[in-house]
Amino acid sequence: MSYIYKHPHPAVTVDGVVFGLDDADLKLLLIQRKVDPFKGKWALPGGFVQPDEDLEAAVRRELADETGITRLYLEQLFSFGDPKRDPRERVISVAYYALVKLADHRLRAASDAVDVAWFPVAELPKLAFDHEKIVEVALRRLKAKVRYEPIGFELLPEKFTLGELQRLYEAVLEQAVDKRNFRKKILGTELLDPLDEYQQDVAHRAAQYYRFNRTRYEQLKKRGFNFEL
Amino acid sequence: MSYIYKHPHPAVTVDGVVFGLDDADLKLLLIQRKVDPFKGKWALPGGFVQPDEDLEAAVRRELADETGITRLYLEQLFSFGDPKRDPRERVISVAYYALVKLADHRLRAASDAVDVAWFPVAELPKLAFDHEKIVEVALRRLKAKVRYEPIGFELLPEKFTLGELQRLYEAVLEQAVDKRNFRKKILGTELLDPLDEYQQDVAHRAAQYYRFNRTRYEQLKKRGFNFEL
DNA sequence: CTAGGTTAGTGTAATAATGACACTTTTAGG
DNA sequence: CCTAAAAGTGTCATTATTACACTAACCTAG
Repeated sequence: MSYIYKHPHPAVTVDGVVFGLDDADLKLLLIQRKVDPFKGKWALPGGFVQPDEDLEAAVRRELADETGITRLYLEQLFSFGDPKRDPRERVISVAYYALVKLADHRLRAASDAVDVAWFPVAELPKLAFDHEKIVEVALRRLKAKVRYEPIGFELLPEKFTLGELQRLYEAVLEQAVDKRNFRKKILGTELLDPLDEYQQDVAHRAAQYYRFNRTRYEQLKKRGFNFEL
Repeated sequence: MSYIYKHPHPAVTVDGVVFGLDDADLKLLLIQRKVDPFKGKWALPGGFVQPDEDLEAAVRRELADETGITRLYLEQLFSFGDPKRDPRERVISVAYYALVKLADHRLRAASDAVDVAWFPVAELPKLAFDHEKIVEVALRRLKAKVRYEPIGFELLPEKFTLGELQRLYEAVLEQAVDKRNFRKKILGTELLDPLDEYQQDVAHRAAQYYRFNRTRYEQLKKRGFNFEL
């Protein structure tokens, strides 16, 4: 079976830059290619867009197939169209970035003989295609976005301590944050509900757990409120 | 001549959302379609990406061909991939938005029998395809961006008065701005060089002209300076 | 030639946001 | 019971933001 067009059509793929937070380490999900080109190299999960499939649906399908990850925050990043970015044929890739609660997906075994692994973003291997560039753009976007939208919570479990939240911001922004000022500000937004729950069996004072109140955020946003950190 | 692929390939187009500033009116450049589908309807300038053409090059070519506009600030906006967005076949469009100095392109005649016109963004006609959605996304992006990057200057001529600059911000943001606070802030950035030139033949006190110092902006940005308005 | 219309240009004071900074509390483990 | 490790907490100085009203300059119309 083949497909015939009057004009040349590029192939279109989607690629996913999936971030997860492992304690104080920001990690990136990669797969190891088992076919040429770039056989054996690490790459972003992704693949061809199907004829009647929305772009976002395509990323979700590819991520589920290749990595088993299903519940995630997803946002379109950028489209990469350098005519030479794929050695086979003209391929335009629409890249998405995603945030997942890594705890939910920890040690998820690779689906079908494809190697999947989390890498700390500071220690990435060489990547296939122009995927290093894509990751760079994604990191820049994440750093910017995390400051004016409360998307960081997508990386944390439902319940988290303020310390965990602070370490998240420090990991993403790659800079230390003053503890008192951080707490003052984040609690000042009124977006965090304190729970009647505390850490257990920790070798130091037990921290209180909090939960992000998404409903309240949507309400406040409608009234012109602006998250900023 | 025809093109044959083993797998189905969508068509890929680029579309340009071109903004210009006409006194205190933000305007959008549209073309009138002369073929089906949507024959006679107004639409964004754009067209198919050529096999060996970079995405940005494709928008520049289409804009030059269809509207005669050549010098502009261009930035990728978003890729639209709804499988049903084009009634003919699957078409994925990579949209860009652009800012032009409208004074340089005023009354530019349509190139080859295609009708081209500037519309105030508040009074747009019905548009072809999903172009209304694309415009909406572009407007949102422009509003956001103009506050943290000095891109507004791309809409003004080289020399401008502070009044013109303020009206630009008021037009884009759709809200009034306090004159004294605006001046304090914009002059405080040190990004504007005052010229020894004043308006002529105006029926009121003549305003001083200023120029945006792009070089200084690049320098300051390297040192971590953040434009914000 | 003057009165009216129109935009340019200017400063201050009250309020809010930011950033720097250090000690006590709690818990587990040795 | 001592130590290590992270949690939790407040103040003050500095800086940024907002609100606000008059005079200056120039053209036009009468």
